[in-house]
Amino acid sequence: MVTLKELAAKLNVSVSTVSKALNNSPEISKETVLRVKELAETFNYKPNRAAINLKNSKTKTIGVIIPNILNHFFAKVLYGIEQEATKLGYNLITCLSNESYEKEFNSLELLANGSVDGFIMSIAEETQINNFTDHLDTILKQKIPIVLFDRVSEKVNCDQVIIDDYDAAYKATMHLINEGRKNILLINNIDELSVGKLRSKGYVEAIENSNKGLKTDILTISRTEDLEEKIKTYFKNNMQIDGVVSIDNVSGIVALNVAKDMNVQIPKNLSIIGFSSQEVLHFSSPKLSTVSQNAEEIGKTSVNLLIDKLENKTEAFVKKIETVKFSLNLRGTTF
Amino acid sequence: MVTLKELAAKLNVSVSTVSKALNNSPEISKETVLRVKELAETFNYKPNRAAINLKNSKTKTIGVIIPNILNHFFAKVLYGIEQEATKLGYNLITCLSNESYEKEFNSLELLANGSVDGFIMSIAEETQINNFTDHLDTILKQKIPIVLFDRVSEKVNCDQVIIDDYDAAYKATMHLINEGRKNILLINNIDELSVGKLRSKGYVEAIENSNKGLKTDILTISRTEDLEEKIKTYFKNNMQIDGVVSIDNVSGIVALNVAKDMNVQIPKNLSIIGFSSQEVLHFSSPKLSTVSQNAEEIGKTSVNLLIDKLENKTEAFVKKIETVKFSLNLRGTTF
DNA sequence: CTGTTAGCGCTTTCAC
DNA sequence: GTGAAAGCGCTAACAG
Repeated sequence: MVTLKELAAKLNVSVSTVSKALNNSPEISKETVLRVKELAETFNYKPNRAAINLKNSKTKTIGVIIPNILNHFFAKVLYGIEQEATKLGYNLITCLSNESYEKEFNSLELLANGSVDGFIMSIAEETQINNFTDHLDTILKQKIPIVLFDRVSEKVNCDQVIIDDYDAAYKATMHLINEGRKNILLINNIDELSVGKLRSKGYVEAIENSNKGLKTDILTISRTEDLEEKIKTYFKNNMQIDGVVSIDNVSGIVALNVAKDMNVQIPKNLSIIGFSSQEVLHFSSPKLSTVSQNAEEIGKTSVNLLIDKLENKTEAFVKKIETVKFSLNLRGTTF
Repeated sequence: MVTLKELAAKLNVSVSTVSKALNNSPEISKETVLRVKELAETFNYKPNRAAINLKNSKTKTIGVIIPNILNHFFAKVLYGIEQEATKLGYNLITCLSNESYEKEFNSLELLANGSVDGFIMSIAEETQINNFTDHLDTILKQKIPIVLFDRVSEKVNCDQVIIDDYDAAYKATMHLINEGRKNILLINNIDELSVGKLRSKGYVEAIENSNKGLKTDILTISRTEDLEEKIKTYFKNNMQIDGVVSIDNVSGIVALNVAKDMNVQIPKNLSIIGFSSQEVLHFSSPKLSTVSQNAEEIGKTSVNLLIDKLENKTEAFVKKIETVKFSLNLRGTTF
């Protein structure tokens, strides 16, 4: 890599002249600027990033910590983050916590030494179950901003971007009730997560508020259990079920396939609403009705929130914490 | 952030003493080492990354460029890359080219200034269609190593990690032939990509080599067309089809669902083999037979290849280019 | 055993 | 208009 020093030597000028010329300083004569730029071009000069970072004590880099990249929702949020960050001239250092507290902890530690200017993250399952937040506070104390999305924690005093999970599940359930469904099952595959609890609550309160004498019916499935098997068995033992609200990414599609294999007519005899993203929809037929999670928007909003904190640092301590809540739409083709 | 200087001041020793103590230099007395480390601990000292990068002219960071993170195959490769990189003490800067040559070009330019030590990437669709490789050569000329995976180019002189696509499609097709299928359709959704061409070739040659008078039958679908619609129409007009080889990530599952909706018995009257990853399998019932793409292994191997180049730099120019080819297994539950 | 010095590549004040 | 010098935080050769 060519350095300023080398360019300066070749041009018989000082390093500072070269630097100023490249930065269009008015101090330097038009002529010199031209000569310098020309040479820089031919030698394909690029300012050394590490030097600039050191000088500016900032990196224009965002640390992103994702619990599970194989989950389509997170992949899509990352997609949104990347779009917006690139647009605004930021790079991403991506870490995958793989739902482990230890990995999440290590990633934060590792990057909080001048590798990144701030973090965007969703909390690992293990972290959320144990309600650990000290590691986040440690980072915030170092004046490194964090934006939390989806899986958040009220204990942590930072910006948060979430969807209105309670509302989404409430509306989805109401939709089924208004269709005339009498036995609506909730399939809950993510009971330990904050979002899971909120969605459950939405379902329960919709059932209760409906005043039609409906009863809640919840099938909780843990990560280690066989989703398909569990659903199949439950359906067999509860043939009266005529509506399903699935609050995670995949169980809705599984339920749909299981029901079809049992020759249940969809949507005539069974109506299913899931939280899957649009992209997996061509894996089901008829198409599953879904609640859109606005994943891409969540990513973009997170970036904007973070960069705002970063670049208006003077206000950073004055500015209040924001919580952006997306409301959701029911989308679907078959209902 | 605390610096060495600050620690030194508090301890009334020189900066270099602190530095050496922290790095366990034998030059420093046990006593001093202890004092220094203790203070470093209480002030939560972390060496400034930018300074170290500048000093060492390396970053312990790998640039990863992925064409499309929403494609499950790439997500899984990234997963593998991240696992291995973390294990070996490297960070990832992730860029998404979004199948665009321009974005790919920019990402390379941007990071090739001391932001990363090397690249792991899969070529964007646009880049591959136009067979652009100059931008890669530019990077390699700067002695920054690149490892290409999956979508590779023979024109570029660097390490490559691929699966044996030809072989996989050949074997999958042969499998159907040996089952006694007479009218085997190839669904090709990725005709422009190197992997698509190789897989097509495998299919064609398997049909020809079978010596059973079979004919090739290829349904090419472009990105812009409606996959489901196209497949449905084709099936309707070609009811004799009794076997399908789907060479991309999703069309196998779509074909399976379409066939089921047409009341075709699977696998009795129609046998389908896809290249989907295991994870999407619970979206189909009966389970699609798939060719395993070893995505995670591809990621891990890429990291190892790159770090090998990076850390044995003396040999880098001697060491020959490696092409790692994974062979594939047919997996599935219904055959 | 500890300290001084130089330098990684760059920007920026201050002199000339 | 241009250059010298200092400094970002760190390491390492050399001196004491």
